[in-house]
Amino acid sequence: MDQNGLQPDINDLMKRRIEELNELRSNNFEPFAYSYDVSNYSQEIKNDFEKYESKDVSIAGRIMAIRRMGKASFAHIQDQQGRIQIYLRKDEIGESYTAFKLLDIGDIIGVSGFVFKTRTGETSVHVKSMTLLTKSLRPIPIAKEVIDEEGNKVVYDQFTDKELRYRQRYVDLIVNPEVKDVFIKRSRIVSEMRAYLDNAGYLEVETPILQPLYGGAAARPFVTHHNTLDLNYYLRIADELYLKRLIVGGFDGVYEISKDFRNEGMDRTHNPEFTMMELYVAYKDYIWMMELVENMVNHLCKKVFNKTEFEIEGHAVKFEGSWARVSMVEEIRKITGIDVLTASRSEIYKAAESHGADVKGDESKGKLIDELFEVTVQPNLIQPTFVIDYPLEISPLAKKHREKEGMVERFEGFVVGRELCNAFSELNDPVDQKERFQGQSVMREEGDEEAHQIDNDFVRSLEYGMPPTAGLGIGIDRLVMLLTNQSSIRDVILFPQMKPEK
RNA sequence: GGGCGCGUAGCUCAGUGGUAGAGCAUCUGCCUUUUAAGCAGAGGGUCGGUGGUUCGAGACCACCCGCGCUCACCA
Repeated sequence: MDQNGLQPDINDLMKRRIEELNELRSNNFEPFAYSYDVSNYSQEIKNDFEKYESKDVSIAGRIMAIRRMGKASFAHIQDQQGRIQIYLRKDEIGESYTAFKLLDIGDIIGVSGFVFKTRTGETSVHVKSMTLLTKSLRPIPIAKEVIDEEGNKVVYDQFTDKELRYRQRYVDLIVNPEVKDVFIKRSRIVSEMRAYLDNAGYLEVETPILQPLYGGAAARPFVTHHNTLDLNYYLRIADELYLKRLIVGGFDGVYEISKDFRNEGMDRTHNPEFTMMELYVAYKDYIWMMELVENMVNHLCKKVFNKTEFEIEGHAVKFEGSWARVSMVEEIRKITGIDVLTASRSEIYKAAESHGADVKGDESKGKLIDELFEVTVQPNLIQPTFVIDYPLEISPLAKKHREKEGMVERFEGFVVGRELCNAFSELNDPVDQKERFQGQSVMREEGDEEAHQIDNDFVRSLEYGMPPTAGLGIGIDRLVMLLTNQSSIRDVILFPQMKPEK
């Protein structure tokens, strides 16, 4: 803070605004008002001009453009819904016009007046009274918008600096309206998902974020510390093991929409904290779960977007009806000619390497199959597709396949080559689960930091008996990326993780 | 961590070794239906930092810092 009580990066533009603020105060215009009665939003007036024409309205918002013409002025103010033009005349609003001269782009005002159209046909509010609500001391990046002859919106000098946009998302939201749209969509996707699951009778629950053991996924955790207990805790990497305990406890359907935390790299598709929906339903298997995914995603598309066909990375993608269901083993065989069930580990390694997978050679056979799949099959999965049945080694929480040796009953959903969800028939045999954990334990000792920890309490819960259960995980951020056609996870997270400033 | 790129006014950007620039924003004056309003004028810079090459560096070189994209790891 400097002597003016502001952040130290004050400049001449801000000094000028402080002078204006003082001048407003000395003329009895309070620059930080307490409330304002709003009767309408900008878009409802513009969308329904006939209804509002000549009627009085009160609107409030941020000044985004000013055109002063001596004793009259036009301005655009932006509220939650968009922008609308206002018209002010000195002979009608008197002293307020003097105050208006001291206002800047970025200030927040409330106006009341009647609705009219200008000569050039723009719906506007003819102001009869104006109230300053908040004086803005820091200039916002000015972008000018204009509608060209073909009706397209053209933006000049758009605020584009990605770092500043993410760090100061509040500014991004003010000046880039399409950003706001994405987050409104995100919010609606989550609430419609919740509505769908609630309507199906599943119970939304909350499980611990701070966990003494972490589990449910292969990932490295964040570590934190409890002072009184003097113990390290982990931030959860998944909800799975706690939610399945609840199935043991007698809830037949539970879900949680939660933040998970993984201590790994950050890039276009990874943020250290991210939002996951996990669902577990008793007495069901993974085949049943595929239908749920189809129906739920279809529901979201219709409710939030009012359509089921999306343009994603240049592909027309349809979220309708049954998705294709393909066998992982079969798809790999089609492309590489290799039957991973009968092939040796070294054959799969060679194939993975020759198809461009970055394998070191110390991977398990299951991991190599997964690698081979990722480089050969996954990129071709454009339309929504379920890939079915995975190697047992890479799925320590999934139930052994009822027919296929060495495989588990698991599927992942893919769209335009990206993974959308992961699900399985849950492993409920406590002896098998214990053995799988022990296998993971060996991998940990061999240096695999992402191998699962043994969770004896979870095994104990299975010993009491967990009904057959289908489980599902959907990465909410990635789902939103898909449906809003955003290529970076940072564009669907309001405050993406950034290095600290300076 | 590797590769590529970027860093110049509040914002968006020019500036390829010779006086630091433009548009918008800001300020002054004029302007009562304008709309990237207009007209006339003005102010605003540690050219990311440090060192080097050079008579002379915003530019060239080295190193550092910050950021973006991308590859690897991962969901």
